[in-house]
Amino acid sequence: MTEVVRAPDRHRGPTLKDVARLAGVSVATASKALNGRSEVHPETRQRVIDVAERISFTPNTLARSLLVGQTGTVGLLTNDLEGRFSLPILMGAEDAFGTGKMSVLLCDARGDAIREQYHLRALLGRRVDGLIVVGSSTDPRPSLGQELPIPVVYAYAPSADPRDASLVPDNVAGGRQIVDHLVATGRSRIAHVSGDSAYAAARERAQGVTEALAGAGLPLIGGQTFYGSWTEAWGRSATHALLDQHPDIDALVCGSDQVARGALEVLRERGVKVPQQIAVTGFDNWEVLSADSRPPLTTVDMGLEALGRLAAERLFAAMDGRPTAGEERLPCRVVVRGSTDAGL
Amino acid sequence: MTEVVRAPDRHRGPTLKDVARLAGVSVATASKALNGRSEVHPETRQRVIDVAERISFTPNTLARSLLVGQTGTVGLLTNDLEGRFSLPILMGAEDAFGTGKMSVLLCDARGDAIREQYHLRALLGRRVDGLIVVGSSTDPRPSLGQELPIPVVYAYAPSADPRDASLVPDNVAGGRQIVDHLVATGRSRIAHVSGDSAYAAARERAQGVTEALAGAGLPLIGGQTFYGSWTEAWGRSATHALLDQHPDIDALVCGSDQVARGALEVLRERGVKVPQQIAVTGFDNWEVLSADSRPPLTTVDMGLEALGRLAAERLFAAMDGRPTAGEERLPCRVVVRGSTDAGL
DNA sequence: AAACGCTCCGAAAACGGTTTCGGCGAAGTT
DNA sequence: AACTTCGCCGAAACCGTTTTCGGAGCGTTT
Repeated sequence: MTEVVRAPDRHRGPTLKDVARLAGVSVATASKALNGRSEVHPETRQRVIDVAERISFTPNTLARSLLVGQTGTVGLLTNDLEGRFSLPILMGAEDAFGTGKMSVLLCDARGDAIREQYHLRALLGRRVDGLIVVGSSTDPRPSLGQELPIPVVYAYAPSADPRDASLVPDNVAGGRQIVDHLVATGRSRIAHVSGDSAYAAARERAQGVTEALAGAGLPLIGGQTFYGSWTEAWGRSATHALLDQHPDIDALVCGSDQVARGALEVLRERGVKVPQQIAVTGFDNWEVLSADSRPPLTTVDMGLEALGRLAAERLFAAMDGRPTAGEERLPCRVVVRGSTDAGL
Repeated sequence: MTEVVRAPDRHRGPTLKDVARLAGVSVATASKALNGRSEVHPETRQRVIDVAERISFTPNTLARSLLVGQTGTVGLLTNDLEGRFSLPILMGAEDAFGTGKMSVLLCDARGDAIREQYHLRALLGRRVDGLIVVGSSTDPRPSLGQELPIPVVYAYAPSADPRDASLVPDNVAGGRQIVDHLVATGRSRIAHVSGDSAYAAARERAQGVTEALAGAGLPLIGGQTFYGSWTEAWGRSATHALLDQHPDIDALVCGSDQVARGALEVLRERGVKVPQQIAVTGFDNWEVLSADSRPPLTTVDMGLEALGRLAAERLFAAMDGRPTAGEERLPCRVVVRGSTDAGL
């Protein structure tokens, strides 16, 4: 009559029952001994611990989760694993979680809503305690809905629904900060070459640039932001055109480090000294591009790891019954290098 | 007498019991209905399905896992989440898994053995069905040991223990391939500037370069591989030195795309035409560096996503009772761009 | 009318832990 | 000597699901 159900092949490791049997106690006592509860004689406890160690007993987290209703796992739903934005966020989150005893279940939806829905169900089925959704651009994305049984935090790409909690870098402030830096170091004839205007990030940064210039009473040389694509090639051609029409600029704000690299190359080619004649700035602080160029690029760091950590903290708070809502904008940081400061 | 144990606060979602009650059947029947088993009347089945849909029932995977002894989860233990090598591998693995119903539990040990051990225990406790360990360089790393209850596959960084299954890119062949390409396109005076010689990758690639040159009966100009660091700065200074001493080279094989970018910049500065006078090659096919340079870089792609996919497949095979062992070297692929072919 | 086969359903065991609560000695109290 | 107190331990419920196996109901055959 016993053993009606039996997984046929699978080798299972030692269980608490085995520990209990070998230590000559009940499973209840074994459990209490291993979990440091008080109602166990020290000697008995040691015996249990020794046995557990000896047979290398590893408690089955699943069983515990099933009972207590929490898994100690969070889902990380990303939309571009290859992108350079998800990664630091993921690291920051892993960091914040790792110190405790949370694990991260990673899913990549690749921008496909169907796949996203599929992964969502999988995560829900695995009873994750919370969810971080990270997008590939700062453009708002559809909400996962308000009906989910677990808290959700959106990182980098905010949710379109203001009832959700979203964390995004403050691109507008970033644009302002970089212009403030240039103005503070004596530049006054500033132009702005950015990337693809379809990206909210490009428009937001341009807005910041415009605001800061207006605040300083300075003109935007060229009269507009020159949008193009997030490539070195665009940076090169835009810089050529700009220099032809406005040879008197003394600073060039670029929408990304890639664009700035293109600009740097053309300026060098045309014999323009950076930063003496023209200062150049990037955006993103993508180190492989910005740290080792000639001269190294002054750029804006969006602090994505901090954003990831904060996302984890917001999630913790929500799981703890203290949810937040709305879009939270995190400050950027200007990283000053040689392209704006001859001393570096 | 009922409800002795009760999780106090946690809101639990609808369970199979709820579905069964609302559909007027037993849990056994409800389970069978939802899982498409045959011994259920079509009408009953539909009723159950409708109820499940209506109350948005999500089966608790944990309970199932506990019973059948498999979780449908694999652990991904990485050592540099920020590095550019882990990511494609992770994507490839996620890809291979995602099609089925596997989930990925991600841990970043950051090169710290303690943290690695800690994460390993967490993964074991969560009863992952298998483990992929991905390192940050192709240097061998210590084995996790043979005593683990689940199969392990090492990716990118091989295990030092030959009994383990390891998957690495074939750097030696990559070095050979790039030289073969140069020789085939008419180059004969070839020099090699690489990165940090402490990396196995640098030494292996150099070995391939040397072998291929010897095979073609050609000398390595300069008489040696010039090791330095994986930076543009090193690429620049090495190229200057090389041109001063050997102005007659017609090809420069670089150990990475970063080094190649530095070389490209110096060649342009010194008025040397690439590829007409000197061909330049990189390694890694890091697109942000190689695809948009002037000219675009011919480079070697290590096929890391394929490596990740294969790691997943090897893991599946092992979980299925067909383990592999030893170090498997995966082929690289030369990506031809303008820096070696004037037509591009 | 009895025997049989078939379809559909439900009781119950099982997975591996945690927690509650009652029991049992031994020591202390009166 | 009887009663209380206290420390330590174990039986059993419980989490949510799957699977087995017996049984009920019903139609068909001899």
